Amino acid sequence: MKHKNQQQAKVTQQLKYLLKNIADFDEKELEKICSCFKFKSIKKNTVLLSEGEVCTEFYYIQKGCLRTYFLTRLGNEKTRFVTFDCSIGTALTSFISQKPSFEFIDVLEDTDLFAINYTDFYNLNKELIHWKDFYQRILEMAYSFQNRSFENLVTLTAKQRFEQVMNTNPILIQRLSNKVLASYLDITQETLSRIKSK
Amino acid sequence: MKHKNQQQAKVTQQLKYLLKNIADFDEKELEKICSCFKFKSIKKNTVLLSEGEVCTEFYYIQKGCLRTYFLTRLGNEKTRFVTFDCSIGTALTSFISQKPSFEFIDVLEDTDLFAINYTDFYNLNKELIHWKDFYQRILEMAYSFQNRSFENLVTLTAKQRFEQVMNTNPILIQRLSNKVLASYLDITQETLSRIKSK
DNA sequence: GATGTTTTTTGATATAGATCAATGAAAAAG
DNA sequence: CTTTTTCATTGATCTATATCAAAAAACATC
Repeated sequence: MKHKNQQQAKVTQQLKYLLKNIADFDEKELEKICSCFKFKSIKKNTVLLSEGEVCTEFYYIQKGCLRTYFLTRLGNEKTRFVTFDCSIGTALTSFISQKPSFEFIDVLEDTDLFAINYTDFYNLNKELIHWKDFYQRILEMAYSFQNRSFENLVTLTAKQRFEQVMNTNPILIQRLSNKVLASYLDITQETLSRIKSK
Repeated sequence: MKHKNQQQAKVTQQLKYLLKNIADFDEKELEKICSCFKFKSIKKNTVLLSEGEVCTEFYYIQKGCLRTYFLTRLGNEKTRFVTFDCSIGTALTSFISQKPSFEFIDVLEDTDLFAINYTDFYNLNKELIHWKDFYQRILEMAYSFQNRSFENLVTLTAKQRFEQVMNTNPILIQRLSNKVLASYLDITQETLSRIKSK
């Protein structure tokens, strides 16, 4: 147990570091915020959120990998967002609205993460002005990222999208299965396989 | 001139109404905010923002129509967002980052609008907690809208996307040219014409 | 209100990437 | 370790939508 506590303390330091990088928190605020985050260790292939459920948690991933995706009518997965070590994520649309999600969240590698629930998140938003700044920054980044993804999807060919990820975010190619990478690039596995083999 | 002032006063009322609907402003705050918005009357087909320019304004459209779009490598327009009467808009990615925009903004009908510049917007964000709430709400809505658009694009056929707009936002079909509507649906004019004729 | 410009319609053809199918490789389960 | 399931590769074919082209309609301009 002592070992585990030490480990969590270290992770809390990393979380504080991330928070401080995004907004101007003081130590007291950081303590308060960290006390809202609960540690969870989750096995590979666990589904954290299914379609139709309300997303009530916001995650800081200490180590591992988490993705959001949705299904088409034909049952094809479309991966929207992948988060690795020392980063944050959730199914934002459902988290914002507290309505049933059309997106899934699953865990692609054994993952250690910290979760804050919606109520605590919302209370921090009422109580701490710096949390408002933090959340504002998160929303701005999420919007801009999505805007860029959309542009890439409609302006680039499958091959160009692959090369774009290769150049800007090669970790996706290294750590994701072809199946997941293909769904992130909005192409089939077969097409990805053909692109890679050239 | 008196006539014009009366008109502007009326529009200010509408702007206040919109603001109050989004965040919990008091009358004093509304006055302060409205004093930052400058009235502009803009002729159809004016380009408000070109690719490469930094977007420094955020708009409330009183009457008329404004859209954001970008160009593909081949010079095809891709419309991302259309705003009509009594609503707000800007090229959000560039406005957020204050970096050169890849999106254009143009005016599709003779338009009366109110503009607030980035500096004033940012100062309000520092000074008024309710403005933070307002901006947070805007970002949440913009993210969720974009998320939904993306889902529609990758899960629906051209025809289904047309029908979806027909059912949820028919004003787009009524007020936009086929050319613009096609670029909003991410199809060619020819394809839209064929869809409509069935 | 005639003339040039831009949009819309319709048809013929092309193509990127999907789907289907079959085989081999890897990972998970027992 | 062996079996089963899932994933990756390769080839053949298909399809939704783009592109090209040319006429008709609508709009803007002199």
